[in-house]
Amino acid sequence: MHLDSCLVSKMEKYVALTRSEATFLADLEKEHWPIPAGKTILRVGETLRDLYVLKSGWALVRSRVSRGRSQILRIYLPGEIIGLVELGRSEALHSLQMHTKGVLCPFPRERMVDLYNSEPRLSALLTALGSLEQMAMREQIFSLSRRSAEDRLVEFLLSLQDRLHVANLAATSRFMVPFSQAQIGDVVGLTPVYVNRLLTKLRQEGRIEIERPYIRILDQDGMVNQVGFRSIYQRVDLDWFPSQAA
Amino acid sequence: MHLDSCLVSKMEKYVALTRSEATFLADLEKEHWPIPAGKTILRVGETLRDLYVLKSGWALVRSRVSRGRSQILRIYLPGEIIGLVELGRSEALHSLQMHTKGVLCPFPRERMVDLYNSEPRLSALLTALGSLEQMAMREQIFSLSRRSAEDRLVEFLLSLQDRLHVANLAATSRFMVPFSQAQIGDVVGLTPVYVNRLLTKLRQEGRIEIERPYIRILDQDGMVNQVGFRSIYQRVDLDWFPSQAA
DNA sequence: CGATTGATTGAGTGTGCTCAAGACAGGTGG
DNA sequence: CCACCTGTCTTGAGCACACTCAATCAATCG
Repeated sequence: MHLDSCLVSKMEKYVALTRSEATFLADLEKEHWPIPAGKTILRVGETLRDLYVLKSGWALVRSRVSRGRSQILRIYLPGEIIGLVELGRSEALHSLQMHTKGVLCPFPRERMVDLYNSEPRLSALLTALGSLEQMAMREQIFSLSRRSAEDRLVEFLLSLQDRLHVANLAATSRFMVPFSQAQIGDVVGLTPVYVNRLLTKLRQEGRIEIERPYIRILDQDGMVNQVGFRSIYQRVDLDWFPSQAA
Repeated sequence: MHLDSCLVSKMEKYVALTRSEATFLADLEKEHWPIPAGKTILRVGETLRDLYVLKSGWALVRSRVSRGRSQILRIYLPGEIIGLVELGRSEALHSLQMHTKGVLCPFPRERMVDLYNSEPRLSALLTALGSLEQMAMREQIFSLSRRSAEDRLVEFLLSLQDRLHVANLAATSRFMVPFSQAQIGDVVGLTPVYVNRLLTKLRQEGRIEIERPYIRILDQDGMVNQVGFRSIYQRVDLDWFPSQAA
């Protein structure tokens, strides 16, 4: 199966798709919509009419501002579906914007109806992937409330590296972190000043190497050990759902 | 439709169920399994073979301990399905325990296959409810990283009240909070001592009333305003999924 | 009854924040 | 080519919110 669909290739990493399933997914990427960096897709209170496949570029979900800063709640990478979380409510609680320039492939909510009606196994796969996200969010909640600032920063680097790895976007220990230090602070819940102090400290200790916008992790084992990092997105267990003949 | 099923009555609050859907859900509660308070259902690393309908009592998801305390990641109330988040992975990342005594109704994972195969609209409803949970978790992430301790505590009280309201478990402004102050700290990410100081402060300011295990909110408007609280679980928008004839 | 668990209060501390100033790079217009 | 932006990184000094440690009190239970 070799369709030009980042969604299909992402899903195929998790399970073998039937012909029908693959064409259904590939079909979602029919329409292409190039977006400039920084463009806001959805504001708080608005309705997200369509869903999107993020074909290229990075997208961000942000909270409203509080004490002068907003929180980055979710980083979307190429191959992911945007808008699933907004399915349950018509007014958005959080805003959505492109972080880099990229391409969105919009498809109407009604396609989800078709999905549930005709592709039960794909529906279950989406649910299972959603459950992985919830696990990741639980880890983030744990991290924010129980970890030191340094541990939070280390975990951010490790989990971003891990996600880029799964998405085939990181070669080895070096990967792209297209964020200013202030934005990193918006992810891990720290001030720009303190992010800088911690990054400087990690660099001086020889644990990371910074060549913007790239970061290389030099002390992988030590860092994994320090925060007890566990990869979440590496694979999904869908063994409880019997695979169907094509 | 009046079956003795807390799951059905919960779902009926969101959408009108067909006969087939209601019986499917009610069927999940066939088996009853009474559990004592404090009993651990699932340990980190173990596999959750069955899913459960929580028929009565409260259940908790906890993280591993860090710096002497663990984080409460999720509070399950009667009528909710336990184990959906664990569907995507065989080894649990977080532990699960009964907080009060209660009754679990176990059903095997394979019933989820039947659900997806024969009840597409119910599957979509579960997905939509899962999306509400993700919204709530995003709010919690925002809360933990950007709010003051007092605001976090206030938001915890408001959101618990709101959830109990939706579940018909809170009459008015007074509702049950069956947690020690240390456990409240485990939810909002504070130490027991500081939870005590804040609760005392709120009480002295005449904004809440404490009669363990109940709390009454006296300054509802002020508190809602203080943290910008927005109810998440009041309703679900499933208008994009056409209702089927029974 | 002690024993245990939870609430309460005091005193002192530290992690991460605030405020502020300066360095540096890239981009723009004159 | 320079002057002048603006955004980002960097570093210093001081501060405060929430934590730690500790002791006392109240309530429940075996």
